[in-house]
Amino acid sequence: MWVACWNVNSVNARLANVLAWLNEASPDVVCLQELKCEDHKFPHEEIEALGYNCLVHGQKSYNGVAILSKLPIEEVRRGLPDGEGDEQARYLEAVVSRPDGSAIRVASLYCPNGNPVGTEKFTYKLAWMERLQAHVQGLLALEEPLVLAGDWNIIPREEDCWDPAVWSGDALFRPESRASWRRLLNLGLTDAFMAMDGAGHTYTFWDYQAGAWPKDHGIRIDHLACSPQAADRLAEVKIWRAVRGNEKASDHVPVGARFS
DNA sequence: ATGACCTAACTTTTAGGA
Repeated sequence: MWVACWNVNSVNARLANVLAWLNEASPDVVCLQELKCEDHKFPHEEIEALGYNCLVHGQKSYNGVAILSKLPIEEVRRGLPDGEGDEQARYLEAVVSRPDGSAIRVASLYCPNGNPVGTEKFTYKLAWMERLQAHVQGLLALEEPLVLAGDWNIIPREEDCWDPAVWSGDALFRPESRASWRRLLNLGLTDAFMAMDGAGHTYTFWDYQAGAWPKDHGIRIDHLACSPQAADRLAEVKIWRAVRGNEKASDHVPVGARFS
């Protein structure tokens, strides 16, 4: 089964692209980020018509995450458990059940950007990663297949961007951000791309500006983090790079992992 | 050449993205 994630940069502005990719790739489970709409404005009918159950955690204008699944969805969690007072829709978790009776827990997450560094935005990013870390510790104790998929807004390595010098002061590449990603992995999670490929200069995002796409000036910030029980079943990873060249493309492309 | 974009919103400019 395929589990994928994609920051669509407005699900309604991107609807034609989303439907086309779902038809082409036909993933079993998809975690979407940056819906940029409230729940009632999510294009439920169009996506359900392709055979997906839609679980939506949106908000007006910004953020918003969803889980699309061809499999039955249960055990839903909206937001991080300590999210009292946090209005930003950045986390959605559910368990999907496979026909063979096995289950996989999936989280769709949209880590804060954090720019500019030195402001409360960067503080919020690091605090959000700490909150996620605390929650994931509890999830790992369940010892079940778990995939945390989404836009992490973190460039893990120098070779995950086209020019480290350009990104050195950016919230996506700051040592504090990269350390928070490493701390999370050190709990026992596996970056699916690193386990199955790991090649440098393999990107998932290209800015709309400055001809970043034609020049291949990208960054790798969309990741699937797998628990040991999920990592043991990793069979393949894929980045749908060509999607970036389509009309009205999102600045991110879909990333997915196949599990046996 | 150090340029160049896109989206939502009570829009005619701003905030946010990365």
